[in-house]
Amino acid sequence: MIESLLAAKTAEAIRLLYGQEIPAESINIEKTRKEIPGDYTLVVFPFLKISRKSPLETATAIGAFLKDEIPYIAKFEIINGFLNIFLSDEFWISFLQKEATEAHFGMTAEKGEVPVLIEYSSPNTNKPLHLGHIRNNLLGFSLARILQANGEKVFKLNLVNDRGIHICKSMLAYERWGLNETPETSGMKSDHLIGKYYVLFNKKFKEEVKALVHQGIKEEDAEKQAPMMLEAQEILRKWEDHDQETHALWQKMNNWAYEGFDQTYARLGISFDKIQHESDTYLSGKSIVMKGLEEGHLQSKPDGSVWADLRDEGLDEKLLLRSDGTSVYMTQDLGTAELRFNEFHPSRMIYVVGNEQNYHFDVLKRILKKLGKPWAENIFHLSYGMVELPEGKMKSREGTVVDADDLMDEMYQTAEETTRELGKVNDFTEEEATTLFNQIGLGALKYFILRVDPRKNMLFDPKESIDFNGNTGPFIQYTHARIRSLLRKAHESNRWTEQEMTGDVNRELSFIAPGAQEKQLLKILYRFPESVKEAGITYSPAIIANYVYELAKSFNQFYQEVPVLKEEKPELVSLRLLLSFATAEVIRKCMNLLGIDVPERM
RNA sequence: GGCCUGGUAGCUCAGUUGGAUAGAGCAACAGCCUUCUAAGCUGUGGGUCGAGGGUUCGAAUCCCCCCCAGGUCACCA
Repeated sequence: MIESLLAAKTAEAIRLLYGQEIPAESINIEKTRKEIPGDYTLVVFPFLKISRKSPLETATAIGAFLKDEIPYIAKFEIINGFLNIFLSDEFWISFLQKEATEAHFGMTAEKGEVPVLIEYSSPNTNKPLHLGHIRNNLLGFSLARILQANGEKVFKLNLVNDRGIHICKSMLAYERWGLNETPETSGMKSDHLIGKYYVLFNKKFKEEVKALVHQGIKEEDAEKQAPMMLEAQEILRKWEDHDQETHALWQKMNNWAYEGFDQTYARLGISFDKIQHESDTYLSGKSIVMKGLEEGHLQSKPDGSVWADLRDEGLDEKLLLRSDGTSVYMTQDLGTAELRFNEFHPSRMIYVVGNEQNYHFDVLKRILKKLGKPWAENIFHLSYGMVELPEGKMKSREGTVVDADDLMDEMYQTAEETTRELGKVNDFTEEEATTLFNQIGLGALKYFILRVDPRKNMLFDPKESIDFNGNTGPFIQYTHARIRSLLRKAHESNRWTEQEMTGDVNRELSFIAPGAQEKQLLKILYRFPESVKEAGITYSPAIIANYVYELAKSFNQFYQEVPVLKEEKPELVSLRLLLSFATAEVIRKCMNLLGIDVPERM
């Protein structure tokens, strides 16, 4: 990286010129602002106290030193206290030829055997996936790819919440009103069938509560006393007692849910390395809690309940075992965390979970530390914001959710309409067209969600969100398709070889000064590896999304203003083809990190 | 009420290890297709970066205080 070289040499300059040691890491080399000529900028104000000279004198001295020491520097200019450094054309040409067109440019090969665990998705089996899950799934999947690109060995986990009172509610409604309906007889997607009964439960339950309230019972109490709630709790007890009939129904309905989820995952294009079920892990936390109690890290109360006391850390007490000895959510997570640690010995465990659970994960870490687990430090909660609709929050009970499958259908339809209107698929086969509509529809959806900083809440307006112009997925896909088309044309006219078409590019360039447009693109391409790194450090696919938009936009400007195949000088044609190729490759890689396909034509 | 996030153009979002005149897209308006894909490009208008104070050569960015919005503080998950 040229920045670190510049920083190191600047430190050296200050040592030799002014006799003061400054760590190179503390020196900030910035990219020169777009409107100002130059490639990199050193702000000299911080050094004035050391140099005891004017900004101009200080910048001149440092600039001269750098230019002598670093052959890549062509010249420098000083504006106020800003030392603007110009890299030579040779530097940029060499970068394009040697690095940017390399197959592994920006990608780090897997470095070790110690995995990073990423848990994401983690659906409940009582209802189909909705928009909130989509954000979760896309973030988790993209993050996995980003960490892989940073050389990490990644293990993707999905912990399915397949037990508990909420599942019993669907089961109860199905038993009572289901008439043995199946996905086949109903013609419904299997997870939607389950969702139907969950909604039905809530509807009937509400009626019961209303009736009780009418009799003069307080709403809070009515909710606890309602016969349906009591019955659902009874089903849960039977389930925990391994009642055969209950388990059979539970199994049957859960399988429907899985079947539906698998279809949705496949369509979304995401996957997991391992699926864990809460029904298998939910008991595992109990033993650590008991051990913690014996060792005096946890406390029991007279009624037999067990608590972690976090009051000295500014938090409250946290229940870990109920008075009847059963475990709560936190207990399960303690157990699951230890199971995972023992199985994988990961360097980090990342949980992709919504920000409404910030407190939960804060407490989880603190309790694990209290229990003497040193690896608690390696737990990271990737806390993402909620997706809001124009009307406000989504509520699954009130049917105000945006269903994942419906949304993908809509995206597909809009993609198809728009694409047909533009006449883009006139010479496509039906199969090719279908693939393209999927790519565009999903590309728009995924990009729309991933370009926003994960931790922020975001607004999803169904009408405005399905846009294919401007800062959108299809815009970037289109840029890629444009370049590929250019390369195909170049191939037809024998200016891009068969071998190069396969991505194996190793072309010697004669030194030609890149123009302003070319240089602008080269500078953005040069930043690709650092963007990947930064996205990995901050766990933020949004960094990649915003980077690739900037790249695509810059390419379109270049494409508009500079001829490639119509250029007369063969050396320039060669340079521009190489630049276009490198851009397409980086676009493809970025989109791949986001889990988005790029078409060859559109 | 305590704790945690966030507040940037009409709308959706970038930019926050302190740097030069705060950027994109959408929406509005005006241009550019006999020339490599117009899902594109160019231009115009639009901002007290929630308010106020402080730190310094320099603050959207750091500190303090206040306002607003969301989340959370269950023997729910």
